[in-house]
Amino acid sequence: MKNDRVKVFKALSDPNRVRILKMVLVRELCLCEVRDVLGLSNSTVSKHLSILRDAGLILDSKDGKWVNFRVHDQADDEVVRSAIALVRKSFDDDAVIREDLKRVKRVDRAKICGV
Amino acid sequence: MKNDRVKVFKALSDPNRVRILKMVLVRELCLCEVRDVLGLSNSTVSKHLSILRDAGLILDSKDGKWVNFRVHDQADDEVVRSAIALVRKSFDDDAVIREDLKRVKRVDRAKICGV
DNA sequence: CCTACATTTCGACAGTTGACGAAATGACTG
DNA sequence: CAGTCATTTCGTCAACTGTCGAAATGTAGG
Repeated sequence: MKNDRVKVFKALSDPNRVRILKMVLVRELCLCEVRDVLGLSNSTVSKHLSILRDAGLILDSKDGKWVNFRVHDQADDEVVRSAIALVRKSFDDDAVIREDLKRVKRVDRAKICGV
Repeated sequence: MKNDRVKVFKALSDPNRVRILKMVLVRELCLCEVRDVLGLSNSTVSKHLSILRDAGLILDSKDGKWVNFRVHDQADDEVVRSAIALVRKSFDDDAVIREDLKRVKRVDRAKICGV
């Protein structure tokens, strides 16, 4: 069995990446906003985002100097769609996730980027 | 977010463990039978089984000198149940998985154990 | 084209993982 | 209780992972 077949599980096997996926399930976010909520370095967040993108779980699109990341809602892959559905309905009982989602609602890229 | 919350994804992030889960979805198996199909060492298979057990995906029960491993169908945890459902309906298009499942049907512990 | 700023890539480093064989454990059987 | 055989645990090793800061890339606006 190819390693690629479990890419989605690999992507979700890090707590910070599940946090990111939960966040982009609320709304589109740029790297800065994710970095602000997670409290990790730029490069680390960028890496996590690229792993999630590679697994097919999120999409990105450029908007000027920003890159917006959003959940890949219409994925072809059955495993990807089921995994997103699974994450969507789970983890809301987690204190860290709840705090993240609260902060996502308040966070404003104009204020927190460039810090 | 606690690392434990992603234990299920970690467990499924290795192809050999997905193979094992697919196999025990067919029927209860002992370590020998799994080892025979996967072609890995005893200790490696034992480790994989314990990771799957730790994640709540499989159960084991002693039967004489054998330990039987089976899927944990009535798990309390929502993530575990969804993940099992996901794996159950996926990966059947994979050549390695198909070969594994064929071998599981034929394998006989009386013949292959103690080799 | 120079500057500012968002993002990605690079190089380094500690910690984790998957693999093995060997030794230990546990359970039936003579 | 000694031997056999299924399984687990232990020690080791190479490969992979998550993290960082620094350097590189890309884009908008003066």
